[in-house]
Amino acid sequence: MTVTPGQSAPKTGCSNCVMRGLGLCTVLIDLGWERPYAGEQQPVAQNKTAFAARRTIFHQNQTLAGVPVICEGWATSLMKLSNGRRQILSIVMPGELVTCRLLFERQLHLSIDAVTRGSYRTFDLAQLRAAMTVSPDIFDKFLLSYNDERNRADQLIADLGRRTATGRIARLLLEIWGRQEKAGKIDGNSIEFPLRQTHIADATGLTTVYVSKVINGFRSGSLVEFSDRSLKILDIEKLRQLAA
Amino acid sequence: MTVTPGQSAPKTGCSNCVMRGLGLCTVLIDLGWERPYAGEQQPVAQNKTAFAARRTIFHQNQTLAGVPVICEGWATSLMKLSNGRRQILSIVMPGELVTCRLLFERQLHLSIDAVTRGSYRTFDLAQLRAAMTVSPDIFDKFLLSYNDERNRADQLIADLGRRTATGRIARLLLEIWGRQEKAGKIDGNSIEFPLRQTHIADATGLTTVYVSKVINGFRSGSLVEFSDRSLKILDIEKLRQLAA
DNA sequence: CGTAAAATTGAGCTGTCTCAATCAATGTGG
DNA sequence: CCACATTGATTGAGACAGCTCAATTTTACG
Repeated sequence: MTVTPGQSAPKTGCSNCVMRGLGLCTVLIDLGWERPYAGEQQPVAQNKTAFAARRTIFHQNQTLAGVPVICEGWATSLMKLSNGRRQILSIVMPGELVTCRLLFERQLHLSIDAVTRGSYRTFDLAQLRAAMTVSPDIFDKFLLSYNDERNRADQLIADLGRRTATGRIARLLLEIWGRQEKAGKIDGNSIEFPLRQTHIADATGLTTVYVSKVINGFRSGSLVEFSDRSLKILDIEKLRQLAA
Repeated sequence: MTVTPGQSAPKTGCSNCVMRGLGLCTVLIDLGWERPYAGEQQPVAQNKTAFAARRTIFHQNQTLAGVPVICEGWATSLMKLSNGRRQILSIVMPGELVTCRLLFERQLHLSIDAVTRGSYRTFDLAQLRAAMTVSPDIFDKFLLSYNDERNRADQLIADLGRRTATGRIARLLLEIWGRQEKAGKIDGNSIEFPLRQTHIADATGLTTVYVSKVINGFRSGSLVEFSDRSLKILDIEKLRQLAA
């Protein structure tokens, strides 16, 4: 049996999707794969766990009972090295799995740190896997997400290994821009951007001091503008050139 | 139906494993998951395609008909950037899938370059996926491999972002050492090591010139010894310290 | 409104790169 | 099986991207 969420049953939301019996409708909604029925209530925040800004939500090497999805707020997945340094592996935006790896493994090999305040919900691994077994489409969606994640990781490797500070930062901004765009979250020519320079530094393998200098370069070149936790890209072409 | 290759049918090799009908026995053998039956012939080299050293085997953005497994020889998966630089994402050793991503996606987003001469065999994606559907164990093995790959990618990100040249190189040597160890391929205290300094440079995001200097440092500190495409680790403890 | 977190700025330093030349090894064709 | 051609390794001198340290200012938030 094949179900295409948001296609075969667009009118009724998840109410008659195959996942219903599994209690997984909310997964799809939280993951942004299924819009709630127009007349329906937004899924209640029950089960949701709130987290404060800048807290570590899950610790490196922790074994998790389920698969967490960030519902609101931004987070990062990062590695904390023995030398005390930290490297951000990915930015986790609302509606995303913390790592797709957790679909196939219970142990977290990295740390999840909150950027902003927010909330997450944890889904049962067995149920998710059952869902994948039942519906090839669900399965494919998860695998696509996994491949996506992997793609970004590979990009990041190339960036860190072979690109200059300017290029790395430009690419980070563009990556986030692109993801927001894909999610239809562009407002005029600006997006929500709650990352602080510390995060940019940890994501690009640079120092906060140097990040500040590069970004001020961008600003004085009228490429970007930051204000109130949002980012406006003024000259996306030039930024793309720097990111090339 | 559950089959555990190499456990439930260890005596007969793959001859009565569930994959037989699918013609996939050789996959398991080539992947090192199944030993051929003692009395059996080694799987014939038919279907194998040879490649020369230093050649690009598959090109970035190529769409592949199947999933290639390296049978003999070493290769690298790498990204070639627009600025002409190259970054190695992973070292592919004999018996490994070129990338697990290809299990779920036909397009190659990176380039596969040979290190040594060798050969590969390509498996049909549909068949592999059928195999995964039939046997949860096969499925799990592939997913474990995928997670493994992912793990190394994450490590690499942390290395490139937050570790010094010495640390990166030490870790690369130890990673390869560890993988050979796992495969039971340690001979005395040395392993096969066909990588040239160019590869080490491209894998660690450094310059060949600097790699040479660091490695000579290791040599004069009596940590390692290179000879005839093999690596001997003389002081693994000290090397681990450098890699910390 | 006060305190903690974040950003900025400047001066000086260093790990790694570039360039360039030389030497060693490896492979190839005759 | 040798000689040449290619690829890889080494070495040194100089340059610079990005770092450290440290002080100051600005912003965020309970």
